Amino acid sequence: MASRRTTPLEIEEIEPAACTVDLRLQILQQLPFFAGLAPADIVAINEQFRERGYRPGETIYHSGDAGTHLYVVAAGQVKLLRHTVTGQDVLLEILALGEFFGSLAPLAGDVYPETAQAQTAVCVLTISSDAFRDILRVRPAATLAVLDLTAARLQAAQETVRQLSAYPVEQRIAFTLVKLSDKLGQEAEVGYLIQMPLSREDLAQMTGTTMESASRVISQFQKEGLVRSGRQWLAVTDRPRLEAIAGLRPPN
Amino acid sequence: MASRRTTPLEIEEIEPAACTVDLRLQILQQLPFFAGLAPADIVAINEQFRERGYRPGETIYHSGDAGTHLYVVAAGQVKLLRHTVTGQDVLLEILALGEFFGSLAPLAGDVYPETAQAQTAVCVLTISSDAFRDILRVRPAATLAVLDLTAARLQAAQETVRQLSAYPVEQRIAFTLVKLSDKLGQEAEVGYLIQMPLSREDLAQMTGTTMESASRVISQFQKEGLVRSGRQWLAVTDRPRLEAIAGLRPPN
DNA sequence: CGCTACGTTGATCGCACTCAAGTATAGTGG
DNA sequence: CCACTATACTTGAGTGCGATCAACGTAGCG
Repeated sequence: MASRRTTPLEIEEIEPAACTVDLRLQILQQLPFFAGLAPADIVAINEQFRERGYRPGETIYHSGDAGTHLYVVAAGQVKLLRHTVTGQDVLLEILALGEFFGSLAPLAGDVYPETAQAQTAVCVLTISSDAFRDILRVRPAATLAVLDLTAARLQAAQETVRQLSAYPVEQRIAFTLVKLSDKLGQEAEVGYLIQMPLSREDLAQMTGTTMESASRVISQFQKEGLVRSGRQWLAVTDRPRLEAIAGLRPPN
Repeated sequence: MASRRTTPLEIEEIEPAACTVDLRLQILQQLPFFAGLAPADIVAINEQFRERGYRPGETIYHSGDAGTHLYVVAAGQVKLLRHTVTGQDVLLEILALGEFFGSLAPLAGDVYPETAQAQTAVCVLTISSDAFRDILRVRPAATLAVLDLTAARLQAAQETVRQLSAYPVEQRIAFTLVKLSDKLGQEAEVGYLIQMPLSREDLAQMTGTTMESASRVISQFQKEGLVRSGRQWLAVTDRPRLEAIAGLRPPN
């Protein structure tokens, strides 16, 4: 009676074609920081990038590796993690199409402070940090755009600091779910589905708690009809109330 | 037998002369992002800045105010705070000479997400965000320098996220003390003194804990000879062991 | 169809928060 | 110069949120 697959996620197959040269051009010119550049300019920049594919769970670079390259997500999702001495991981960000990560800094001897790992099948475009800086040096508008994106991420990180400092687990998870559904959500039969494999462990690492606590909170949310969830997936079904718990709107 | 004042801090008087035009020029040309500019350029930029003084505890801008200006610390220290619905404040950063804060973004309708407050007597240089962006737009090297500073602050914020997610209060306080002594420490009779009024409350707000817990940890550290401390001041006396507790070196 | 990884739920424990009372410091005014 | 007061700090007792430890379900793949 039940179908073989119950996951509502659309699982993308790894298509080697996803990183063709043609598609690279299209992606690059749609990047927030290269928008508005002349087509010839884009072509020249494109030649400096190389593409690479990763399978789900594969490590793109590891915390402590020499930080020599900058990456742009061309397909799939990438997660950035910091490790702790106790083996616990902290999930800092999940990056989707068009977002960059890696090293901007040219300082020799610098290392990546975080690990980048493919959350799904992933295709990235990569360039050496030096080459990227050379591109920016003669394109002030692009540099300003990168600055704006970095400043926005700083704000987001500081918001996370506030939440970890002051709010209980339930509220932090509600907040994270709202933000994830903004970024990756799409209408589906089960509700507003977060289009990404998302485990209780992932959620725990994003909110500074344990898998067990995350599971209890999600179970509670589900009982109250705020979300629907299964193995590695979650859909928001009552966003207003979730926002209220997250502190994003008055409880009403 | 005891002297009238026991505070080892050098308390700076508010000198209105601290923000004279001459000194402004000197400060501006030493800024990381204006370093290397021609003197005439600096003079032109200087004219776009206005100076302002604040008394200790005074608010420079409040979270939620329209974010129209960028600020540079010319004297004293400024703290950036986020508030919570429960009245608890979270201290994100303490800024010293030459560091910037406020709004880089030009987006109309944007507001400051944090409050900026004078920790000591403070002098700041201020410029409209638009004017600052105009300066950057024609000086790519300066824009890159601002980007590097912002990226470094993002890394620091993400490190704080990791600590709040995974480490106990004692370790977070030890880490914060090490970083503060790096930034503001100077040799003194009592040890390596953090040259800034620093209350237990400040420390608690920096590390996501309560005043009482911070007090207990500092008392413990003092008993073990790691620090010396009094009302609103603290000096590091055993940095290696403090670093070990902070997780910055093997326990040995 | 069985194996593996993910998820759930229960019981217990402990770190840090809360509430509370008391002490010490450093300005202030007499 | 010293009592007075405000504010910072300390310390104790009790509590609770969330971590830990443990056992058991269950989905999905090979």
